[in-house]
Amino acid sequence: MALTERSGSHRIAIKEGTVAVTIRDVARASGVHISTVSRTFSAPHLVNPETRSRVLATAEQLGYRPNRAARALITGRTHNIGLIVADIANPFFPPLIKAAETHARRRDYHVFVADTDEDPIVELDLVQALAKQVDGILLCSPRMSDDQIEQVRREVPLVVINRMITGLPAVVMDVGHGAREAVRHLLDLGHRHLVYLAGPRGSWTNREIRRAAGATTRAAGAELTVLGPNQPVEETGAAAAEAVRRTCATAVLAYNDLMAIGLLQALQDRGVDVPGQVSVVGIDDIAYSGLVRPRLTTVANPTAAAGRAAVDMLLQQGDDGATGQVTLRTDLIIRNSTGPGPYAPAVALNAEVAATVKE
Amino acid sequence: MALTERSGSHRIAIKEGTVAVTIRDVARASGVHISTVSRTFSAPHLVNPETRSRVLATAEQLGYRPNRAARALITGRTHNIGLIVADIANPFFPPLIKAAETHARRRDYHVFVADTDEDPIVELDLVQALAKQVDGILLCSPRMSDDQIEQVRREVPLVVINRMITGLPAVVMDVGHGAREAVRHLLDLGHRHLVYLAGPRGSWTNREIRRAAGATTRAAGAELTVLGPNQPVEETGAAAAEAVRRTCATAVLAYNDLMAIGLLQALQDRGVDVPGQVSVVGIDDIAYSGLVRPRLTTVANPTAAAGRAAVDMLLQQGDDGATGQVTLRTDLIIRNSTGPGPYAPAVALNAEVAATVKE
DNA sequence: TTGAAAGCGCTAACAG
DNA sequence: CTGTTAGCGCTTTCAA
Repeated sequence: MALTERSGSHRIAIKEGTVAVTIRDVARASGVHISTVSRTFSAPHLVNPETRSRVLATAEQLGYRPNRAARALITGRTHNIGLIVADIANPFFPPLIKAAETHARRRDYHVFVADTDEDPIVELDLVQALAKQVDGILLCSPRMSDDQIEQVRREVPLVVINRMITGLPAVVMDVGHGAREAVRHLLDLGHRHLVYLAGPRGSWTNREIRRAAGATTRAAGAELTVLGPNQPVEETGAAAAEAVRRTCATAVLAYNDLMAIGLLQALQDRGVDVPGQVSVVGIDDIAYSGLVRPRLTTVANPTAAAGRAAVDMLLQQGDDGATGQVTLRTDLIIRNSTGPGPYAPAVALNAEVAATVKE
Repeated sequence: MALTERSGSHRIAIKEGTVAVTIRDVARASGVHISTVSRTFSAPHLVNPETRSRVLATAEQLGYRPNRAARALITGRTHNIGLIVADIANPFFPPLIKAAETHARRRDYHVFVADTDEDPIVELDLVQALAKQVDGILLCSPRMSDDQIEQVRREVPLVVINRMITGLPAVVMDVGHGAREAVRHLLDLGHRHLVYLAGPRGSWTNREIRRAAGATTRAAGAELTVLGPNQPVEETGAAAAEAVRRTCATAVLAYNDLMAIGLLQALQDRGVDVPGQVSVVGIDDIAYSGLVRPRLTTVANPTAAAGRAAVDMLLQQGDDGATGQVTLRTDLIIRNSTGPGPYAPAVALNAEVAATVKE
């Protein structure tokens, strides 16, 4: 580590060819005490306007930026947050990550992003490793047990996304509503026997969808066959094509778009017309969904809004102790993978459906 | 901020109900001086094995974790890195982010991820804001000018991905090679008039592809029409369908998969058979590419490997001053969006091509 | 092998 | 409004 003599004090070239300019340099250059410089940045109203602008000018000129880590050491606020997701590459997450990061930055927070690879042990470890470096953590679709989450929340403020745990601040999407809408759409089209292509076992979302779909079908006197549980990936959707055909159902609601797309294409590959013979509905409205043919009818989950809401909740937690639970609306987006079923009420409805199709 | 009396010293409950256990607590509990605790974690070989295990035990029991920010203040190493991308939601980036994060964590580094939304001003600001908090920054497909990059590299170690700047450590993918392979594949199939559907103006990658495609077609005495520049999104690909048809070309190489997919489906929507009448090749091999029908023939870019390589380069930069430039191999993946052209050498080749098709 | 002391860059009382 | 002082949690000389 190279030492550089300068202005009578020694300073460390922290990284190859990189010199850090500190509050002391600014103080010296502008002829004030370091605390005045400090105030200029963290409590400007306590500083004489003239002094302030002079300090600001020299700071600007020297390229000074307050060291957040040093500041954090004394204030206890790092102005960082952690965002932990199961799989960054899963198309469901990037929009959420993007929205959360942008929103956080607008509020002057930086975001650590980490990927657990669906492993609860990694997840726990990550939360603890990040705890000291952040003001709070956003836990997306956690795989940890409720107990573990309860435990770590004592080490660091938490907001959970996509899971309900009593007493814990959470942001969830109203997938129950979405599932009901989807099922109703299929029933309206004249389908009387549906399949729910289920998601992974421990998923809160999966339970919600299943319950809503079950209740709605039952209320209409129609039939619902549940196929699963399944890993929520394209392959299992494709692999389910055979089983779906065997049920003789004419419409399928899938746990997520990835599975719906897998199914969609496996059906087409074996000569089944979608939506002519079988209608398919997904959930999430990931970017892929509008790209496949036929375009996928799906339930749009407001992932970006969820990211922003979670950031807001986390940052407010400090102010008051309020720990609400937010439920965001979901919406059915009708595209081209759903069509009339065997009991379709003929013309009138078809026209209406055609009119609401979103291109 | 609540104050809690404990063990004769006052400690701050930094966050609602959260107490931080410090090196001092461990020292007191295990009856040694704080510097011994410090050594136990940062220079274990300097500590008596017995003392060490005693300290470790109490630390474990108290749930002590060293505060990285405090450590950074004195060592100058934060053990954090920054990862700046143009758009997290662009399907090209998530695999890279995931790989970089995982790789960095394995080496005990945490990763700040930030999204510039394609804005060079935001990008510059972000680099400077992050500079003090990280040991280095990974700049993916930067939109800043070379001069700006040269300037900020003096504030923080940098590794650039997807751009070559002399004297700056960089990781790039050999898209020239990929483009050559793709064009040769099309020529072999009997196409004599190709289109290059170009990317954005300032892109280094775009220039490389264009040059390689141009040279290869010329050498074969075939024709290449360049359409562009274009924004690298699905919509512009779709919008180009008309122009592509007007050229009477029978094969298209697109700047990226998003554009290729847009084109593919716009062609099909207007009754043009792919690959029957027009062959389409993309670049990147994003996850979507295997999902569309026909599956997209494309050039696979090793984004995950690029992320890992960049992390390695960044972390090595500290050790020696080595600032290499790494070029990663790209590979042509033949799927179903390419087929025989008007000058196809009939049977023999078709059989061979059929055999190499990747399902 | 351990302790004492200084100090990283900064903020936060408290005087003046 | 500004300077003085103490100290956040930790590492790192220097002595013992």
